[in-house]
Amino acid sequence: MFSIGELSKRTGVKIPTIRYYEQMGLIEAPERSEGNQRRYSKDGLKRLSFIRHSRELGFSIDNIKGLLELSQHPEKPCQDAHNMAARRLQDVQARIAKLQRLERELKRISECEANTIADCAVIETLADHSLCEAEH
Amino acid sequence: MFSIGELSKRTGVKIPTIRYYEQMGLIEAPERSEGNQRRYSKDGLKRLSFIRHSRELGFSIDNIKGLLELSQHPEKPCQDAHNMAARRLQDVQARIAKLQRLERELKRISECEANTIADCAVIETLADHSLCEAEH
DNA sequence: ATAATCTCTCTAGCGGCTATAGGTTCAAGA
DNA sequence: TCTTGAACCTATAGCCGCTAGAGAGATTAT
Repeated sequence: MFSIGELSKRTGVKIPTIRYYEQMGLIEAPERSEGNQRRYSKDGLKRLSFIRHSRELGFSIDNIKGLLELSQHPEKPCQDAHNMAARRLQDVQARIAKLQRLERELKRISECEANTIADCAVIETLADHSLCEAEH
Repeated sequence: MFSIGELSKRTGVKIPTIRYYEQMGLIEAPERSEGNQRRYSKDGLKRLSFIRHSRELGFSIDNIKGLLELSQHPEKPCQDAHNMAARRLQDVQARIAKLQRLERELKRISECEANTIADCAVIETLADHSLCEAEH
């Protein structure tokens, strides 16, 4: 049995965030001390770790609800979990591609060695999209 | 002189977003028609295009305020603009790196060919961070 | 007993929009 | 000129995933 502060330290999830997850229904309301403070068990710790790791991988709160649901039913098929991971992967790959286009663009305009705004490629490019080398 | 709808079409910025930018002080309040509707000039168009392009490159509203400020003073040195672009580039690169770590992780766990949750690498990995190959 | 530190609930704020409601204005056709 | 329908107006609330603050109560160590 540990306090919310303990749980926070052990999982790296901030206290208000834990309460927020409770509100969102990701973790169930834990037992309370006589003075109404939250008291968590090992199970609570496991569940929060699961959530934290899922968030790190970028799953949404809603996704995580589903994944937690699934994890409670070990006998069921795991197609759903695979689909979620696959969609997540696609999303991540799309974002990487987009950021790489930005990176190229930013690199290009950062090479400017002008001294005044009038000649500065940064400002000039921002003002005129047609100066970009590619779509982004 | 064109309406907000026209401006929206020409820049690809949605109407409520244009009004939002006005509220945020990114674009100045334009003239109005007799019936109180916004009427924009070519200047307004230029400015909004600048903003849109900057947003596409990921600059924050605050950054953009600064960049717009700079763009109004062609005679001034452009060190500030360079710094902003450089910081933005760093940020983008950091995000790419992070997403690439996620990508590797998601790929790895997506390779699971189990049929039930009990054996599923997706769920298992989420539940146990120590199964990850690297930090992320 | 007291002080220091947690913890409680409730509410509001962040960024960058987006959506909705309920009303007004504009432009084109009859 | 009148009518219709699209476009526009303001104001307010909601989205996500937290985070911060106020003001009060609980717990722990000395």
